[in-house]
Amino acid sequence: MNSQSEEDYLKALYHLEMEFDSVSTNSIADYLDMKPSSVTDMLKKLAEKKFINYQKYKGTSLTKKGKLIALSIIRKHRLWETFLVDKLGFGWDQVHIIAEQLEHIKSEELIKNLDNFLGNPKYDPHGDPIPNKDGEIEKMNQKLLVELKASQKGIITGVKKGTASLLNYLDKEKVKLGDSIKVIEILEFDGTYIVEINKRKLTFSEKICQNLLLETND
Amino acid sequence: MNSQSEEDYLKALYHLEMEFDSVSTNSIADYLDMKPSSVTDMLKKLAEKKFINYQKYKGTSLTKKGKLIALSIIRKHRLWETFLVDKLGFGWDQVHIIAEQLEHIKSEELIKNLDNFLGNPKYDPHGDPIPNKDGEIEKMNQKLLVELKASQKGIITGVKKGTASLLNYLDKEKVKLGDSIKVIEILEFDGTYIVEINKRKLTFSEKICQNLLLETND
DNA sequence: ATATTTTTTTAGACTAAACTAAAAATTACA
DNA sequence: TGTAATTTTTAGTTTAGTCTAAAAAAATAT
Repeated sequence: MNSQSEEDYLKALYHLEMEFDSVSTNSIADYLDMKPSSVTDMLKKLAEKKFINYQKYKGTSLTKKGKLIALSIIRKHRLWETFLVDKLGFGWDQVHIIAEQLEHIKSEELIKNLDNFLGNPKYDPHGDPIPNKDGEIEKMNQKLLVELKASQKGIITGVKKGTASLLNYLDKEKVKLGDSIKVIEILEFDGTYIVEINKRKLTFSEKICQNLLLETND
Repeated sequence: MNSQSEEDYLKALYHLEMEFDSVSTNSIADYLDMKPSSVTDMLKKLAEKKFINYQKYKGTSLTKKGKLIALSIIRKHRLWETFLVDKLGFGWDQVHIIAEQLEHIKSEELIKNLDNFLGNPKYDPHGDPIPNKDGEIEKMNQKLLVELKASQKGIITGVKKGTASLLNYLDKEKVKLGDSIKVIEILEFDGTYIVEINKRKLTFSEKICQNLLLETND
């Protein structure tokens, strides 16, 4: 059984590997708000357990084993976030801190049952994909709505950082994450998009289209 | 903020105080499966924080402050157990270990929302009362069905220790914890009870009546 | 190419929460 | 009541995970 701290490091490693192509001791320390010397200690331990590839001064990367654990934590985190928003009525911006705690609860059965209870969701309330029990994560082709041409389709998965208010707007328009969207027409003169969501026609300004994230299948 | 370990001790103290009138270092060690010397260390710490009254060699008791914390942990434990059984479909006998972990999650808001989501239950799946947010616990008049006379009423709150199979039986008969029960008639010659639950007449053997726990209001 | 700066690691210390072994206090009993 | 048994505490050790300060390695710049 891995400690909470080990799990936090593996998760951090995963996120950093996604975002950058090499992961340094300092970047981990920054991410986790710890001192580099503490990170070095933990990296040795994780290497010992074969969760990471690590050579002094040479940076680090997750092994297959380590990545699977990271993904299982992320799965739990995102399922719990979904629970908090869908069932307990939290706002999507309030759930992260609580899910950081819940993700460390140890019980396979619990997660299996929670997943079923939630209806086996594929995306969490922020639009991030939820890995399945084998750690497979839908590799999204994340795009902005503005990148689509007329007649193309996608699934709404989130909004860009710092555009919280857009989510509120979408909510008011009864548009939810996970909804399918299809581009009907793009107006030449101001870049306005006419789209169809849930069989309803909606009009989005160019600004909105630059901040709305979609998953596409091309 | 109190540590998980501190919370475990306070909860143990509460349960031991309920069951026995004086709580010794050894009894705590037994209950928590730890060495007495470890317990002494923690008692000093808890006394320092004014959670317990403690004098060397003289046993210990919870202060008001300590008892409130214990009750808040028990509240969380029982709400989570209710969630696991009512919503996730766990058996009442599978949930304790998971709830031991969940009870330490820190978020007032979470518990408030969970409580509402569950419909503000008053009893957990084992029939134990759930303290309210101020630590008030319904003092039940716990009785066995066999102690009731004809026409008396109660609420089914659980079964006696070691009679797991009875719960299964009740389940099959569509009798749930929290259901109201009324004694219609008691047969002289074998002590069989005819009772009414959910407007249905049911027949319980004397053995069943000796193991079925009720809350009554006398 | 060497000196300076930055990054990373090492060495040693700290804290919380457990432990073992031994000492001290209390309780039990003959 | 005095000795033996039991309970509790003390003293010192361990482990996990953090820290600071200093040393070592790598990267950068003149």
